[in-house]
Amino acid sequence: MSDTREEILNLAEDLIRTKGYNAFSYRDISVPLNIKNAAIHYHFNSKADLGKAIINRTRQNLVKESNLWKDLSPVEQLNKFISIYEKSLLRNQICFMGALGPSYETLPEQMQTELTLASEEIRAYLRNVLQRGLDNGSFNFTETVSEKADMIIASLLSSLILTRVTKENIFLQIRNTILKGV
Amino acid sequence: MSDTREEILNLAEDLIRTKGYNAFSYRDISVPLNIKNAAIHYHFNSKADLGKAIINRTRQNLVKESNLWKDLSPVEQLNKFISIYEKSLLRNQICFMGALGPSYETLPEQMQTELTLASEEIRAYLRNVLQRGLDNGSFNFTETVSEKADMIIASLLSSLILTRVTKENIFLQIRNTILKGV
DNA sequence: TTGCATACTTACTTGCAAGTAAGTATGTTT
DNA sequence: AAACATACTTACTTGCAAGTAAGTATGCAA
Repeated sequence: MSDTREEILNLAEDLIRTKGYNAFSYRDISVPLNIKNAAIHYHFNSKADLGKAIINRTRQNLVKESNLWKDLSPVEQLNKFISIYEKSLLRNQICFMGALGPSYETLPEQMQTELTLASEEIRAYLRNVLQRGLDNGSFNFTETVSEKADMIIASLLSSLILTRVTKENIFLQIRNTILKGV
Repeated sequence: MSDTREEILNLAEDLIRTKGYNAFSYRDISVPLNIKNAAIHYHFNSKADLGKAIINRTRQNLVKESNLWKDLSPVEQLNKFISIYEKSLLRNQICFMGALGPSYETLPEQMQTELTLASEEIRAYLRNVLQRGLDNGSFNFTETVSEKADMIIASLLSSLILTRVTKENIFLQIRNTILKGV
C-alpha cells in the first residue's frame, strides 16, 4: 500500500471523527497532503469507497488488537477496550460509531453495511469479555451480559460527544461509573 | 408566528434529527412545503439562524414540559424524561444532542453556544430529579447524582443511534437497564 | 528500446449549495 | 386613495462539491 493511500485514509478518518462524513471534502485532504483531488480518486473511486475503507480498516484493527489482548484478564481487557475511547479523546476525536451513526440514513449503502457489521463485532467482543469476567468471578453485575455490554458501549460513545458539547470531561466520569458497575 | 415559519422549523428539525445539520439543504425544506428557497431566507436570515432557532425551541420545550411535570414523583419524572427519547425513536429520529453533538466542530458559533446551554439545562434537570428521588427514598443508587445523570443521558443518547445502526431495539434494553439501576 | 504499469497532474464538467436583490400580491393603516 | 408592512416569488450570483478524461513522469520488464 502506497504512503499516499495510507495518508489519505489517516486524514479522512480524522476528518470523519472530528467533523463527520458529510462535512469534509476532498479539498480537506488534498490541500494538507499537497496532492490534487484527482489523486484521491486514483486511490478510491468514490467518497463512498473511501468511507467504506476507513470503517473496514477500523474493523480489522479491533480484530488485531483484541488478538494481542487475548491472554489478558477480563478486567485488563475491559480497560484496554475503554482505553480505545480515551485515545480518541486525547486526539479530540469521537469514536467512528459516534461520528457515522447519527448520519446513518445519509450514508451510501456500502458504508451502512460495513458500519452495522462493525457494531456487531464490537458488541460481540465486549459480551465475550464480560461473560468471562462473570465466569471467573472478577465481575459481578446483575444485568444480563448483553445489557451490560450495550450500556458500556452506549455510554462510552456518548461520553466523547458530550465531552465536546459540555466542555467537561464526561468521559472520565463515565469511565469511573462503568468500572464501579462491573 | 406564521404557519410557514413553524412548518419550516418542524421540517428542519426532523431533517437534522434524521440526516444531520450538514446533510440537509433548503431544497429539502422548500420542495415538500411547496415554497421557494428565498421564502426560507425571509423567515431565517441564514441556515445558522434556522439551526439556532431549532435548538432554542427545544430548550424552551424542556422548560415547558418539566413545568407540567413538576408535581409528579421523581420516578414518574424519570419516566417522562425517558419517554422523550422514546418519542424520538417512534418517529425514527435521534435526539437533537445526538444529531448535533458529533458535528459540533462544524457548527456556527451561535449554534454551538445554544447547544452547550441546552446540555447544561438537561443535565441540571435530571440531576434535580435524581437528587429528590434519593432524598425521598424512591431511588437508591451508589454513584453520585452527577455521575448517574450523565450516565443516563449518555446511554439514552447512544441508544437511539445504536438502534439505527444495529437494527435491534437498543433503546428498550437501555431503558430497562436504567430503571433497574436507580 | 520498446512497452507497460503505477502514480499521479491538468483541465474540465455538472450540479447543487447558500444567499441576495428586486419585484409582486394582499391586506392594513392613515 | 395613498402609503406601508407582510409574506412571499423570480431571477440571479458565487462558490464549492464530486467526479472524469486525457495527458505525463518514473521505473521496471521483456
